[in-house]
Amino acid sequence: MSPQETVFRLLTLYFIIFMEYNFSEIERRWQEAWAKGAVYKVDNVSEKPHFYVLDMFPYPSGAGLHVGHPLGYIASDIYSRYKRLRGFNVLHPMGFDSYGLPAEQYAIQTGQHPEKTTMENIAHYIEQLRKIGFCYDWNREVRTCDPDFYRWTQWAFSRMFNSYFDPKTQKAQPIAKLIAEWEQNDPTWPKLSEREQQERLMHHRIAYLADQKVNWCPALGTVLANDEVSEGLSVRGGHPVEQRVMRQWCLRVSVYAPRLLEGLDRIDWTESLKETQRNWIGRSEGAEMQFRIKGRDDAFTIFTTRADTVFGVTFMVLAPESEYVQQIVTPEHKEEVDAYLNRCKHRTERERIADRKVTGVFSGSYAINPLTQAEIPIWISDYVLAGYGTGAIMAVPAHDSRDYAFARHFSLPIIPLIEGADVSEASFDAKEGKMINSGFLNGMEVKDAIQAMKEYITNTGIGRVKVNYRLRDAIFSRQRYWGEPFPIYYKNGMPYTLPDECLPLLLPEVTNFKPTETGEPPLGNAPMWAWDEQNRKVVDKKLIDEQTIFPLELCTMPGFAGSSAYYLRYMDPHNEEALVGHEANDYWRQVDLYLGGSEHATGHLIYSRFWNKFLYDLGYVCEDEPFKKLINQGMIQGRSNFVYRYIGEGATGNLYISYNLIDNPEYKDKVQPIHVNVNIVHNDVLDIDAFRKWMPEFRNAEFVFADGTSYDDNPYLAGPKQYICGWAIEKMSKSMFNVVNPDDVIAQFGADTLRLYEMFLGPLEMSKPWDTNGIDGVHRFLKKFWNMYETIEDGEPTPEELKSLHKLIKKLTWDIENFSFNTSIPALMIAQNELYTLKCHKRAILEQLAILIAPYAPHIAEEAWHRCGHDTYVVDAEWPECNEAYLVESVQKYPVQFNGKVRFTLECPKDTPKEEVEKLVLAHEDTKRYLGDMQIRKVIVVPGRIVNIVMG
RNA sequence: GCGGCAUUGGCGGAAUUGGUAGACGCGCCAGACUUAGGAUCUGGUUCCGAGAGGAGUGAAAGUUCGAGUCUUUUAUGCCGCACCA
Repeated sequence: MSPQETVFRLLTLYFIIFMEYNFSEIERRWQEAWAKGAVYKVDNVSEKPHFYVLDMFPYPSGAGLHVGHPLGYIASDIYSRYKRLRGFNVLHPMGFDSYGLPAEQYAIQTGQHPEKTTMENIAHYIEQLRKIGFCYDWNREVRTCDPDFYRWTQWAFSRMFNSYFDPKTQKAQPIAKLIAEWEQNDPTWPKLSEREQQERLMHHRIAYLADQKVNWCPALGTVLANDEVSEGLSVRGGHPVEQRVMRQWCLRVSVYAPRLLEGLDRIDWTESLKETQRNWIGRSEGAEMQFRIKGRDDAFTIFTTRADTVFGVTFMVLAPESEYVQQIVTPEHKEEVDAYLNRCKHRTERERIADRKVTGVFSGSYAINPLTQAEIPIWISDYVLAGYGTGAIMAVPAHDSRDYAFARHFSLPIIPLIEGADVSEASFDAKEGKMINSGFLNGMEVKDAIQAMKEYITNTGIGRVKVNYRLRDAIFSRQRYWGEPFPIYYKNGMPYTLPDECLPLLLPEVTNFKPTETGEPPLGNAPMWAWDEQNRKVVDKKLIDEQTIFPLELCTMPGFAGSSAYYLRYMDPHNEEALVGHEANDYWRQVDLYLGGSEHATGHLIYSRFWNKFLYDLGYVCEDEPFKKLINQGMIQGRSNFVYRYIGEGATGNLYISYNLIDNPEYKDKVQPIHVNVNIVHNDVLDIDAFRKWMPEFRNAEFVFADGTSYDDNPYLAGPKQYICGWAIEKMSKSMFNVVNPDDVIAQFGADTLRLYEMFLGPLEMSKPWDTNGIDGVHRFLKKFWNMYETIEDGEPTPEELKSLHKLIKKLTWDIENFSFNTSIPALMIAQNELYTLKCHKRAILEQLAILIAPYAPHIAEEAWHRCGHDTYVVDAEWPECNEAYLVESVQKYPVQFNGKVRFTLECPKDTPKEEVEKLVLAHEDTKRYLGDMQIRKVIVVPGRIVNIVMG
């Protein structure tokens, strides 16, 4: 190479580097500029219409973000940026759900304070999020473990403690109102002692203490909520969970069941999510009835949805936990019953679910069927649940499969009540047919019979119509350290709230995060943990005298406490007077769009609706539903890669066979798949060098390559030597080596590519595997997009250029409004291709294009916008309007079908009348050919669409 | 068992109101440039068939001039709930 040539080459190289799409430089530069210019800061005062876009805030785990987390964040970011371009004042905040078990368990294992690890994890998360280029207003960040935040969690709890639910108005009210009412109208009230009064109030408070059968997890040393337990194991950690009765704080969520159900009709959530909540709330309409006990004065109450079947009741069943059991058991049966109860008590929920054998025991007592006056035996069995209905049922074996199984097992009578129902093999559970054996109901349809019976029992006073809900109160105590302390102290064993002005009650320092030796929760280890009522401050617990200094609550609040109202705090995060100021709340009102995973359907999303309705009742917030529209993003699964170790004859354990060869006879069933780190595999081709360096055991790995050879000394001379990996879709997890970190993707391709690619993968709501195989295509698109801005020319755009642009405007506008982000990326690619073909470098087109891509790829858009000569930020531009005039075609193409099969395309001028189109088609030279010797029956012309010739 | 969602090329997916199924991207094939290619560019790529043509959206039936789209039945997968009276 001559010196001249060398210089020329270097210059060319320099030019290429200079002009090349240098994403890391562009992204770093604009991220800094946005931060410096406070570009994403949002004001609560604005002339603009408001819009609130919220992501479910993450728990900052030690593992950092993986590529699945940002999926929803990117979608909401696109929407936020679009709304801002559309002239809205957009609230788009982010924060951290930073109390929780993992940090505490890590603390127990390592002695590191959970606060320290939590803060480090948050810092890592922020750094990762920052690199993706989200338009969050970080000024509004909240952290649930921050005293300035949990002050309001404690405040809300105090409000719940000091409120009751008024059944008449179906609203929460200050408990002072109830006390005032009793003072006026209830002569027994003033006679009660302070303690008795407190006990009575406890039955009405929204936040109350009660002995509860709880899910106790010995391994975690804490109580878990129902949704934190799955199949008898803790969701976090998989430890066994058992039933135990403990005194716990509870939230009276169940009283809100009707409103939680009704509210679903007024919010724009997916049907599946609403259905899940309806299911969870579990409304059933039925009747409550009294069954007298033979030989006694009292009766017990049952709940049934099949009032029509009373004539077929042949026995009664009580739940083992029912309070009636001890009252009705006869001396002869006591021993047997006690043995059964004992067995039930020791069976964990898990065993009960796993074992479906019919079990039960006869109590010795009989009840009287209120309609037939027949004597029916009362049994006890654990297939009846204490927590649902009244814990007692009337059994109708002919028409309920569980009752049927029970009756069969214990040889109890079965009376069919519906004409033609065959109950010799199974019960007839369907609610249809004509009634028989049912006295005055005979001949009626089931539906009418239910109605008639309801009227009958109401009129005769043996029962009443009743709606029942499955939803139970939430247990709100956790025997943990890393959570919000309750603003509660105990005077004579009764709880009292700390004055609001004394909040936050700070989480005390402890040196040991485990339960105390006496089995108290970890806060029992805190020396400074007593309340001085007179001086209104936390003092050493040695000073407790039960006169002025009292013990503080030792439990902390559960994970869902901090996440139940965080969306309100973002509206007004620095307000020191209120959770959210009225002015800020009146402006933002509610979350307009909430994005998150469907796994929160029955936990967080029920609790925060409850919490919000409670605050609404007391007038603290102006909307009774927190989240107007909600979209679930799908999960991102992992895509694992495998290498295949040869284990056949003469195996050294060091030879790996390319995936395409493993079914060959010589290797079939002689290879063992081994997970390989997906980060050293590109398009399913293994990076040999990286593999050998990955782990010591692969250092001397040898290969049979895709072409069947093993020679790899110099791949350049021998042609491409590729080792192809196999693959499988699995959960994204460290052990499968398929975790992809967004930082790595950003380092290799840039944040804009990551954002585009995550959207390009498929519809937002669907789960899909993270498959890096397609990412090159998206990155190539951005490179080509970048090249269009190499030179920028002035001049009038041509009609073709305008058509491309406006087609894109129309498409993207529709896509974003309909959350169809995956289809936007192809639209952008098509526009880029068209404009490239047209060699378009016109400013008028390119600057609009920069705005259009801005929500999706904000960094490249910002750079492009500035290249077009602007010195404002692209987020402050205006979203372009589609001008339909540019999209009008001068010719109309008609696909012409013969009996529904497309044969040719007819071109005719736009707006050719229907009759004219028909004439043109019939005159077309090909028509005769396709018609053959058949007759035309009918010609259908859909203007602007299609022509179909029906022949026969 | 109940409820919800899904099923389209080798792969991810598109088809927005019932109107040319397979857009766009990956991969693959061929070519150009190149010392080289995990770079770039051009063309091709649903299947069967040399071709004309035929088949085709998990399966079966139906409505319709016309169905991936609507209806019914059914299979498979995913998610949620579950002795809920």
